[in-house]
Amino acid sequence: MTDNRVTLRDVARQAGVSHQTVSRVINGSDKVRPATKAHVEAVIAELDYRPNAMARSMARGRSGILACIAPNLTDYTFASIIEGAQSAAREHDYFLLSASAHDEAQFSKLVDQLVNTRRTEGIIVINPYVNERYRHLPDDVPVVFAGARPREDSTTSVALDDVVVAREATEHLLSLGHRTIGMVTGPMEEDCCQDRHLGYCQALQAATLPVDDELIIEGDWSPESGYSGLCTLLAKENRLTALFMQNDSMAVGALRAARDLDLRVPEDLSVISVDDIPYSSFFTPPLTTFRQDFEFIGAEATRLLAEAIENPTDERTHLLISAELVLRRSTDAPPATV
Amino acid sequence: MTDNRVTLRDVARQAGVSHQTVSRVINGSDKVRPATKAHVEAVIAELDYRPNAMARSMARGRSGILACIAPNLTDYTFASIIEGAQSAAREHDYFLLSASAHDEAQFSKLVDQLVNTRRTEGIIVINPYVNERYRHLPDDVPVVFAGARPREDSTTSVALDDVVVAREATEHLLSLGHRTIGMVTGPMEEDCCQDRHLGYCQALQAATLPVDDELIIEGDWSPESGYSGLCTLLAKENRLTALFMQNDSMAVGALRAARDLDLRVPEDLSVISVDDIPYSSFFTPPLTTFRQDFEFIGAEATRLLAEAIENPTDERTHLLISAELVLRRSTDAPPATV
DNA sequence: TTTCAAAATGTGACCGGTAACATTATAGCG
DNA sequence: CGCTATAATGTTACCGGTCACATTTTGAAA
Repeated sequence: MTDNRVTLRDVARQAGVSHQTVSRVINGSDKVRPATKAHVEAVIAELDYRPNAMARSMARGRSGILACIAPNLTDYTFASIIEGAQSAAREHDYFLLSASAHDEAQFSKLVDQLVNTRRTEGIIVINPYVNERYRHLPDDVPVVFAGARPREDSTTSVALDDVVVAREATEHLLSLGHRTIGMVTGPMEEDCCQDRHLGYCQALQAATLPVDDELIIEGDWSPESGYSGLCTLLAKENRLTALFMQNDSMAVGALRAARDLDLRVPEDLSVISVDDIPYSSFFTPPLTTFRQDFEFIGAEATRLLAEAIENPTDERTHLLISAELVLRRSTDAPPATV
Repeated sequence: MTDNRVTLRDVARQAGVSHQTVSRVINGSDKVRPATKAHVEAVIAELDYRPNAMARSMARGRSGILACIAPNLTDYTFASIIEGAQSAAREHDYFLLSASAHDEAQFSKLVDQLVNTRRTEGIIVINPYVNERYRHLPDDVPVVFAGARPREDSTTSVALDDVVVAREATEHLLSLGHRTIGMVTGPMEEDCCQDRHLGYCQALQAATLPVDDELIIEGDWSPESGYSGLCTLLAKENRLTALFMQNDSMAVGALRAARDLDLRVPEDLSVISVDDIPYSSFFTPPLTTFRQDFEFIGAEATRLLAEAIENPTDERTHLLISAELVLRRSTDAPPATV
């Protein structure tokens, strides 16, 4: 508890050199004579000296801290992105502060604190279009969107290639022989939902099938909305044999609805979705889904952020990540008679 | 991007007072004449001045940063604790750095960086007894365990009251009429598993039933271990009518095993567990379980940590949190004939 | 009024590093 | 062997706050 921390000047004194020489050594610097360097390093080891990050930040004017803001930290998809971002940050010699903001006001306050007070050097934003968050982005610090592409190319981003994934999911159902394929989307204010919508339409059109708006329901990512989504669809269209759910969570709700309605999955109804959340192989039936590599998305976001910090430019990169089909039990050919 | 940040001395100059007076004002200080204070505040607002946290940290010798270390950030139980800890930290004027360490070496390196370099003021440790982490705890900074009680009273902690919860779970099964109740534990190196084991035994003994070691299997928290746990149990004891799983994850595995073995839950076999993870009401059948308030645990951990920082003492608090039974569909009376 | 303690404000140093520049040591060369 | 270019090291100021103490106001009692 006694704060007898060794400082750079203590090392200098003990080594009989100037503090600047020690500074050079700890920064793996340019021109220090090998002998001096070795000597200083020995003293550093002897005194167990660690440079003080705060002082260094102060002097350099760089905090060495990145931040990641999500609506919450508990959602598996967010948490995985943060996990990836966080470990990548350490590899890039940063620390990552992760914080959750429930609403627009909290978000804006958080950004202000992070940027103006804590002097965070860059920010990763998950879900930037939820409750108008994007309006409160800082303009004096680099920002990267993780898991969402920006409107208008204004922000660097790393996201799933939603169009392609949705197309592939729909094609998978088509290839099994389905012709009446419903979809439950996430909140359409989020661009990824629009992209997945687009991919779904593209696949249908490529198969010269009409896009029927009656077969498309807007959900909110929750299992409950998946449940009610399927109920609504079936009330409108009883020839439905397959369902593309825009995420696993809603798919889980649809699975439950199907069971409650005495529909067997996959015999009567096929269900496919996107994410591959932890228990997706433990639902009944195990879910066929496209696995997103969230940690990779997070790690790439950090990488792009670090690049933007050390080499500011007007260029904005947009990385699209692909997803891998995980075939389980929730999809099959449509029933023979329909 | 232009770093024309306003400093405390800029404010002082503009307000025609000394820098120290501004410092007093921003610290909501003791003795500043109301008129002066108002004037300085006006200038602060006018210039949009924000104190620089790094400089403040430097001068005060306090970083204003807490850290939380978990095996990973994606596990729901860990993530929820972190969520609670993080928002509580902000309320206490700290920021929380959350970091994951997969193994002992990473953990020890992380602690060293956090404490010696970043000057983190306190650390919350989740799962301190996994791969010997507790051996690498810092001794010059307060530590709080979240979700685990310490051995030997040496560390402040906030954790579920495992003994009581396990007893109540077992009692619930007993009250439904079950007499042959199996248990799958988590890794027995973790104290909470031993405590849940104890609670289970207490309940049986209170009902004057013998504790049969054949009915107890050690798992590793994973659904797979729950699956194999149930299989092993049934191979040994076919009169089994109920199962206490030490967490939901393993319970989910057991549910799957039961289905594969053509056992109906709850008609043939009742299953109860602990946690209430996000989709526990969406498994088949919906899981009866004890809900842990993880965010509360995290928030309390932060509170205790903040207290320990501002008022160092040799006293160690140990908070025990209770869990709430969530009755769903996986438990019922045992089959009539057995 | 004068006097003096208390309240309000100002001054200079300091936290522990880094940046920029000054100085000294080393070595290559005529 | 002296001279200079360059490498190595040292000096001083500074980052933006806070701390401890000095100084100036203020106002209530004498």
